[in-house]
Amino acid sequence: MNKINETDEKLLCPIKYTLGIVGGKWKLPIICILSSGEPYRFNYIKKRLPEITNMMLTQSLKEMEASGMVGRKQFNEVPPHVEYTLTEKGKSLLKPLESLAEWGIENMHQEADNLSLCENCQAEK
Amino acid sequence: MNKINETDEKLLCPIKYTLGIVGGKWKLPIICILSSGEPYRFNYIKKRLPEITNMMLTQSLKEMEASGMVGRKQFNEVPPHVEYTLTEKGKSLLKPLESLAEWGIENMHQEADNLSLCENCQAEK
DNA sequence: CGGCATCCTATGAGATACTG
DNA sequence: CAGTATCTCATAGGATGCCG
Repeated sequence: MNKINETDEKLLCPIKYTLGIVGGKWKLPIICILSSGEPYRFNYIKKRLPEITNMMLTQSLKEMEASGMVGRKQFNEVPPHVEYTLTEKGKSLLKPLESLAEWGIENMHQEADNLSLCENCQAEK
Repeated sequence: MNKINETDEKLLCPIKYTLGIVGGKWKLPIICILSSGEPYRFNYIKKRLPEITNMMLTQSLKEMEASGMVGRKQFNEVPPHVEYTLTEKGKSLLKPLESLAEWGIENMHQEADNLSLCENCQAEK
């Protein structure tokens, strides 16, 4: 009944889907680590994210596996050995994420206090 | 000390900045409404988002005004009349958002149950 | 009409300890 | 090594009512 709604719903809805996939505190950090394309083990990822708990890492990886973003390969050895990689679907999100990052880089350095968000990285305009 | 961190931090950090700007439950919906380029009044936006409360709308608009995404124009009449628009900075985020939306459209219809996310829109591949 | 103050609640996330 | 099971807690978000 409200024609004017259609355009923005068609924009919003897929965005919500996408952010649902990578939402939460840890999924983007994990994707960024896996973005190299290499398969990494559970404890390696954990070392790269010193603040994450086993529980949050497990949960994030599991949800991303369920949504097809991350592949899990289990080696039946003792001790256990599991590797995680980005799937093709996961890799395909990197481009859109990069365009978000580009926008961020162009805008975040305009106000000085945003630099504080960025202790670890030296992203430059 | 950990060279391998640099690349993903440089990707992650601006993304976090960007999502900080449009994060939360209502900012993206508001941006999508304002994406038409037209200035809209408080109560018009509210009608387009039937579930939002005055408080959340006020707060979201205020934060987006503070971050330079939204412009506020107040007409000193009785009764009060206020118009909100996307600033240039706000408009410049639309392209990156569209690339996120594109990815969403390409992926959300592959699994049938994601359709339920999308009651209002008929986004098609 | 547009906005604010107060109070309240639900959910996401952390701490801790244990296991195949 | 790679998880899981509880418990607790903080914060984003919601309900309600008042105001210039």
